[in-house]
Amino acid sequence: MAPRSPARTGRPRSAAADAAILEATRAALVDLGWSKLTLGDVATRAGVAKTTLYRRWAGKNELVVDAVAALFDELELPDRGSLAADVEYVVRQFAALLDRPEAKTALMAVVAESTRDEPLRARIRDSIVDRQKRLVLVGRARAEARGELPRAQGAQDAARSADLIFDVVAGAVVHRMLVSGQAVDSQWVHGLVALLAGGLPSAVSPLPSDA
Amino acid sequence: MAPRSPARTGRPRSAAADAAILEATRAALVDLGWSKLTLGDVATRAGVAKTTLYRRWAGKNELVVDAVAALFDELELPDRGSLAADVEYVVRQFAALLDRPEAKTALMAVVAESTRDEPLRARIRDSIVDRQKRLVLVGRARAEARGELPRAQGAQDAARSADLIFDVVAGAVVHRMLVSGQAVDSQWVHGLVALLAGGLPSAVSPLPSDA
DNA sequence: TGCTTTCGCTACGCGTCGTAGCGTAACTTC
DNA sequence: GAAGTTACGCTACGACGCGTAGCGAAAGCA
Repeated sequence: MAPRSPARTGRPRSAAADAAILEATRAALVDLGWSKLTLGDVATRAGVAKTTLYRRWAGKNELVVDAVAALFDELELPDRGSLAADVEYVVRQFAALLDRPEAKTALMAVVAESTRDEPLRARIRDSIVDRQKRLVLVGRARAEARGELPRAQGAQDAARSADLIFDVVAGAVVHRMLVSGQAVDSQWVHGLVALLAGGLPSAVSPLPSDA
Repeated sequence: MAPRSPARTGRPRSAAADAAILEATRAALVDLGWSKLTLGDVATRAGVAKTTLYRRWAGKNELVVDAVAALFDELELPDRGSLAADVEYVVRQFAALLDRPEAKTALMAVVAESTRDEPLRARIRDSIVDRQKRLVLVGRARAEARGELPRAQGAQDAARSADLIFDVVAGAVVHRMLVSGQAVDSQWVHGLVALLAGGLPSAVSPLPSDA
């Protein structure tokens, strides 16, 4: 690969500045939220000149995507023993991430912007969405190995069903927290797991396990 | 009630101006998108003074919510004969709504803003979210009457499961279209309906009805 | 005929944007 | 070590949208 073929001489860009800018962006998101965040303020917080910031990012959208994408590095899916437990784990993990004020205010905003900016959409997909979708693939492979789910017939069907599951699970969590504005508590998570396991009838009448 | 007790004399506000402003807002959303929309431009398009606009709406957020909320007036749920058909109908209807450029760019943006603005969240809930949720209640009541779903035991459980279903269905559609950026086509809708009917196993291995 | 409120218009201070220009710092190559 | 190249900090700038104030005129009530 040739990721850095142009410009191999001269003073290199400061990696410390990159880290400081992204950290300052997250801090500014917490303090000000998306709409009141200004690049001048971020530059001041990071201790760099505003021009330095503009040399590396085209604008607010790209900067915030990169700043928030780092939060998704910690996503993982250890084997919890069953499909239901795996689903519950990943849902709680995603909910905890969305509970952070910097993620809450930024994610929806950049997605909204991406509806009119195809390169931005691609950036979000590469650095955020695909990283989440990987967890679905891992969980589904495990469930197949356990015999909890039938093996997909063909790579195309496998990809389609994975996309569907991803949109349903991630979409439900996002909608619950940001649109309905309610907490992802145990009761809700168990209801969602029941729905995924057995469909609507299972969700409407949950097992009478808890009083 | 006393909705208009203050100010009952003097020149009344022009209802035509209200309609023109909201229509101009939707047109501006189509042309410019959320981020580049300016109130001055909306005022010019509507043929009113900028000050008139500010006398009626506190800012961009509130104006856009009202402008987009009107799109949700046409939502309805005729009896399609079965739970699956009702779900498919409402999903397609919501997807068609989200396909409009003015809705696409505005809905996510105002939801993002609402994470740091509680009154705005309440306005969104009253004028948009609750209007969607009503369809879920209608569809569930019909399914119960048909015997497709067990009757909810207690009003609290009924409300909880309705909220869950709403977040799953609406969240899935929104996530599919705006985050994954893919179309809500027949294949996807049928997969979602299968998942809601029978859970993940049904979604992974769809009925071999189509070649 | 007054009284009250809204309307269109103009003008303003404020803050952010994104860029240009400069001198300096850091690193590579010869 | 010297020359060349690129990044950096700093300052300054025009452009633009924001949200408000003040005015005279218009439209409806008493």
